[in-house]
Amino acid sequence: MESQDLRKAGLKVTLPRLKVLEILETSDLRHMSAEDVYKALLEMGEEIGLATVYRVLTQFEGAGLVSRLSIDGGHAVFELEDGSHHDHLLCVRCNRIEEFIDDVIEQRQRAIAAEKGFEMTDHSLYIYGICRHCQKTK
Amino acid sequence: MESQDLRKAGLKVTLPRLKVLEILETSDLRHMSAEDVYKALLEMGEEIGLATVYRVLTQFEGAGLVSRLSIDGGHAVFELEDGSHHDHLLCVRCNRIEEFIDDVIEQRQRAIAAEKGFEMTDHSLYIYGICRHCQKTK
DNA sequence: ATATAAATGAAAAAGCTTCTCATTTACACC
DNA sequence: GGTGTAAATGAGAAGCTTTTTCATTTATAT
Ligand SMILES: [Mn+2]
Ligand SMILES: [Mn+2]
Ligand SMILES: [Zn+2]
Ligand SMILES: [Zn+2]
Repeated sequence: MESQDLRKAGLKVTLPRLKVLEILETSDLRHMSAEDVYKALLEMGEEIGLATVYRVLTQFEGAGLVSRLSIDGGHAVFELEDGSHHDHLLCVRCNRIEEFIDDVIEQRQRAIAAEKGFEMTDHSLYIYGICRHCQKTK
Repeated sequence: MESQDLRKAGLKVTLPRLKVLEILETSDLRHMSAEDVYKALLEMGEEIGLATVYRVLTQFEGAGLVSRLSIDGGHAVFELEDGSHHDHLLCVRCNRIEEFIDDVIEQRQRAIAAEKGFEMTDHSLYIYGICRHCQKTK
């Protein structure tokens, strides 16, 4: 019954929106590209256009329902917003994504912005590396 | 006489390479997109193709002569490499870029990678905000 | 000077994302 | 339950940055 979430966000309750939300909620993947969502919809038998998936994800972002990560090298991935900020570790071999929060870093960032006279609006932090799993694989 | 830098990097000494290097060294802008470099070359009277600018910048990156920042939202900017790692603050209004280093953050990043079993290869940190100048402008 | 591997320019292609516009749909109101 | 209207959708075109292709030019070793 997430129609309420959509109404609250000022969005009409439509099938594409409900289905995209459903995919995000039920997929094993916590971080999905628009293409991932699109393919999941097809597998589910829903013929929703890729342009609509992009539109809906962007609207969800605007409504605070999802957040967008802009990964190095072009494409974006989306994840359901749960209110808690966190940053990401990315495996350069297998693209695995792990999450972390570090209060020390968060605090230092605020201090740096203040030092430089910036009114901080956002930040993005990615740690790239080779994950445990891929280190074994050679 | 930076022909030596090119030879050392295993690159032939060509006019496009010398001129791109010259632009990077003499421009007021410390951070330049490929397009910025391309336009600066045109203003200088050098008709060097944009594809060549991209190629040369990418080779310079490989050779460690420049580093590439992948700014949120697509396009990259390049800066001459001076051996010292630093991160960036970006003004969302005027695109001004400021630099900083924070040893506490650097150290926390290494600790987080270790905790998660990642062999860290790189990281990218951008603080977005409104710079001092733009805060006045409203 | 000559040969050859590398570099260049111009245009096409790639890859992701947004836009256009004709058609369909949600929902407020009678 | 119908109706009207603004909003949403689908399909394809277009946009943007960056890379690739390939014919031609150039740097450098001999
Ligand atoms: Mn996440
Ligand atoms: Mn810099
Ligand atoms: Zn991995
Ligand atoms: Zn500014």
